[in-house]
Amino acid sequence: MSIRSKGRIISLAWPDRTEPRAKAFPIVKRLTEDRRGVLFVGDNLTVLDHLIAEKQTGASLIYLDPPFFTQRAHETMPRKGAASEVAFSDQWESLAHYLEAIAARLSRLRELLLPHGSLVLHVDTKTSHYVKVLADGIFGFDAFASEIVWRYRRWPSKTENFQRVHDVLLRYRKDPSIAPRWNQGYEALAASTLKTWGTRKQRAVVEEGHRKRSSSTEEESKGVPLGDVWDIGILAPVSKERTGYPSQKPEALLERLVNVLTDPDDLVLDPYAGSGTTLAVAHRLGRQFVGIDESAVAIATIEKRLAEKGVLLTQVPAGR
Amino acid sequence: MSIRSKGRIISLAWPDRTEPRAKAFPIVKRLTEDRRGVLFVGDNLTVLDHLIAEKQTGASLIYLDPPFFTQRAHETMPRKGAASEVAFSDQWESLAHYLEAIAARLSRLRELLLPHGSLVLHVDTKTSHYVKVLADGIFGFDAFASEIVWRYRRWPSKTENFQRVHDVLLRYRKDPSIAPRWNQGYEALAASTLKTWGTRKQRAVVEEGHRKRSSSTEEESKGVPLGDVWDIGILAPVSKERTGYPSQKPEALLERLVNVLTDPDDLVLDPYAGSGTTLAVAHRLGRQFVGIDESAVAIATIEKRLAEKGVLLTQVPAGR
DNA sequence: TTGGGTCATGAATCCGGCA
DNA sequence: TTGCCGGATTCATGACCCA
Repeated sequence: MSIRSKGRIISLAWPDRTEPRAKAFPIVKRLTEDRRGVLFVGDNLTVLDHLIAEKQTGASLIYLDPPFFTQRAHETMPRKGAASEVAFSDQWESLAHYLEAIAARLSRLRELLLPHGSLVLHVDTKTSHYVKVLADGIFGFDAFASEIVWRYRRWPSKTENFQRVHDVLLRYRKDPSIAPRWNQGYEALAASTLKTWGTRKQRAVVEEGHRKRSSSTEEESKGVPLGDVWDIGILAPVSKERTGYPSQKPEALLERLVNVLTDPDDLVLDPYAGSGTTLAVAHRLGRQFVGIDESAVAIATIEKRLAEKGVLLTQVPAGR
Repeated sequence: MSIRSKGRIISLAWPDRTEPRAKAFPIVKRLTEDRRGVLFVGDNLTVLDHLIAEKQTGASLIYLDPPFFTQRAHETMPRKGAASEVAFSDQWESLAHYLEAIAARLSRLRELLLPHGSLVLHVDTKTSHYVKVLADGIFGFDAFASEIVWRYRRWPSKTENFQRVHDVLLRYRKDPSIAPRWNQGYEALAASTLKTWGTRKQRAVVEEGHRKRSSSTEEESKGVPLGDVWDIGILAPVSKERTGYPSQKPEALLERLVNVLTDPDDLVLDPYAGSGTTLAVAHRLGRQFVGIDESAVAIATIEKRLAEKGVLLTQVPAGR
């Protein structure tokens, strides 16, 4: 199956499509003591071009949680009294400008991905469809691997609509013809299965070419292979994990991605590092990491978060 | 928020876009004895144009489960011995042709929707994104109401990917400025909530402008307002509900949609009636229904299914 | 309670057109 | 003729839900 069949290429189109320009900030680079973690301060477009030019080793996993096109400025939520400040702006002239910005990042990120690597793109349910069509154009329709649904629970609002309780993560592979990094994950068996079969593996019995019956075996089942709908709670407002940075994602979500899609010592890249969840999880699980963010609030949050784990970042000249 | 901001309209584009032509089958119309249910045999494009021309009363709910662009012919699965036959073909020259066909149906269906009505479009996770961009163009970005995730459980396959265990349903409203048909649905409270609070309703307590604590009230909770991720089992292979028609959807799925989005006596329209799940549920819940299908196998399946509920269809001249 | 029967899977294999 | 490529077919699969 190909979207190019019969030469009819389907793409998103809008008038006056332009290439976004990187902000002219200078890049600042910070490095952990063991040199296994890097944090860049600056426009990620500039930094990505810098990384490509420097021919840095590629990443096994790129996770990005870009702004969601909410047309709002997002503020921090400090624990006590302290004034909130703008963490990042998510205001755009138009959806077209937003898509142009995302597309520019994606095409750079693809270059930084190892052949066995995955890119996971966290998107909003209102815009995911536009982003997917765009990303299909950059990675190829066949490089699309999964639409992962992150289902969470939250305080319900009073609206005449089905409560929105999920986000979408799109996974792409750099090269679908190459075996991917893959450490199979499992989740608990369904209640109905447990009732009938217990935790033993079932075995299909085939007679005369037809499936006749199942029987349970001695072997303990590891559970059911991980699906593409993940039930993971959002961070409780009083959770110890909370940094006060808006749009913070739970570590459990990143943990799954890192465990399944990378091996120890692999490199994890997050170009919208935000509160630093990706970096913290990568470090905890023994992976190398590269984070990028242009927001001073984000950088301060990340440094504090990593420092609490005993990881100190020191400034080095960019280009090392 | 609008995709038209600053006059930059984003759309799907492909070369040589054409308007599909309806098949030249004659329409056959069948009517239930109480005249509250109608079944059309023929190309749904022809039938929809016919319905628009006849200025039939509009629908409160349109549900459609079109082919998924699997590029396969789907066959029936008869219970015992009997030979299987092709129920419907899902083979297309290209994704572009597929999208052209869907777009043509959607624009007609929109005309048949009452102002308070909803259209729910069942799509595949590989093509949903293209279809959503297309449908946004027909209904308007602001008419999009929900991306509903139908999560099911099935036999796992051995693949280095997250198992696909969900389908997507896109809900659009005819007119987002008008109050929709809405009968709030509920689901069971989460296990963690039950443990802490039991089944009593919680009430937020606000003091001095700050949220202080919650307290449980006397009132019994109806549960959590229905979200947009639905955990509904697929039909078991040995289920009594099974008709043998491929791609049959569980009645529980349609029940939710019909209960929430329509009132009794409202009209439910399904232009890809298939095994007749929508019609059967609409009838059982006291709604009027219009079904359309071009497959003789589908029509036979529907007539048998309805007959088992004591609903007989008799042929009448089209146009009544 | 126990066991049957399957899957709009996904991988492996086959096959036919083309160079 | 033969080898390659891609589409189409078939084959192994094991947890799920209902009777």
